[in-house]
Amino acid sequence: MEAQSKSQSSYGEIAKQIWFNAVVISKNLDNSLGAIHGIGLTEYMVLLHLMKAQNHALRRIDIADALARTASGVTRLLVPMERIGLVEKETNQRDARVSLVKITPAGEELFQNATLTVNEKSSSILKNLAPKQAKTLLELLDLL
Amino acid sequence: MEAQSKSQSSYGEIAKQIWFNAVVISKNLDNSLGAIHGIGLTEYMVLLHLMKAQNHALRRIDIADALARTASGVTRLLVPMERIGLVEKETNQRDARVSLVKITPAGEELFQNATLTVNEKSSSILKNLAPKQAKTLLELLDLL
DNA sequence: GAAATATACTTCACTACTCAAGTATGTTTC
DNA sequence: GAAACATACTTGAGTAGTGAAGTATATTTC
Repeated sequence: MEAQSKSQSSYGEIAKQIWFNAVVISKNLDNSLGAIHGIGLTEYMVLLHLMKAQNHALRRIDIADALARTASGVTRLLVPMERIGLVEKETNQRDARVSLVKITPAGEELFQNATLTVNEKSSSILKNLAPKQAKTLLELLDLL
Repeated sequence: MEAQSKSQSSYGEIAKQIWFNAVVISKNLDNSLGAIHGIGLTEYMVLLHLMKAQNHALRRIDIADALARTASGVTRLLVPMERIGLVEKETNQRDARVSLVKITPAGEELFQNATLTVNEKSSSILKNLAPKQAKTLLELLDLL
């Protein structure tokens, strides 16, 4: 790849870099979470968003949005999470179409432990960044 | 999520941000590439690495490394690419285990067109970044 | 208030991977 | 140069997701 019209191709490079780094970081986190806590990164993100939510409950479609997944993907994802007792169903009186997802105490506990693993693993992946650089990176990612 | 011990949790936040941005960016690029050129982002990355390679050919295992995929994933990935004539097999005289993958002229042409789409889409995704910020982001991602 | 439309969710058939095991070579060691 | 090990790849069985179609409920429109 020779140098091209700068602005255009450098944006392409960033997209590729984000994509590749994300694949590596995701796999790394996913493996650690799986080995230590028995959940994947996607499941962790579900728990994270449930913890952030009011009443620790969300509609399935909100989870889909939060994770950039489809509704059907969320349906499938939640089946095993419910089976092992990390989340439970709650009905919404006002709207019978909605099937709320609520985190259980067991889910909360697992989330707290898993967060330690995520933070540890993350800092080991990002160890080449000085704190100030890390802050800059986060700010730039937020702009996207 | 309340504020926690800063350094640790901010690294965790970065990992989550990279993960989420990557999901969104990947899907965006993947959809555009699929709609316009009939290939996915993973296939595009294969072509990109083949173009970068000497002689425009690579071993399957090198492709796996370059994309953070497994050898078996690459085997399956290349079947349709070969079928539609983007790449072709080449044997290695010195080592009969190796099945080299070489990009075809049709593959090169598709790659050139697809690169325009990738760059366009990328800059629309990254339009909130000033060129200087984009450069900084790329440098920081390279550090990972 | 019936008909048309929209929303929340699930199910089905498919794609894109993964890991574990197998095959075929190649390299090392004695 | 045979035995033990390593490497490049493929295959089979399974997981995680997708889009399209279907079901049930809500909302709008007339």
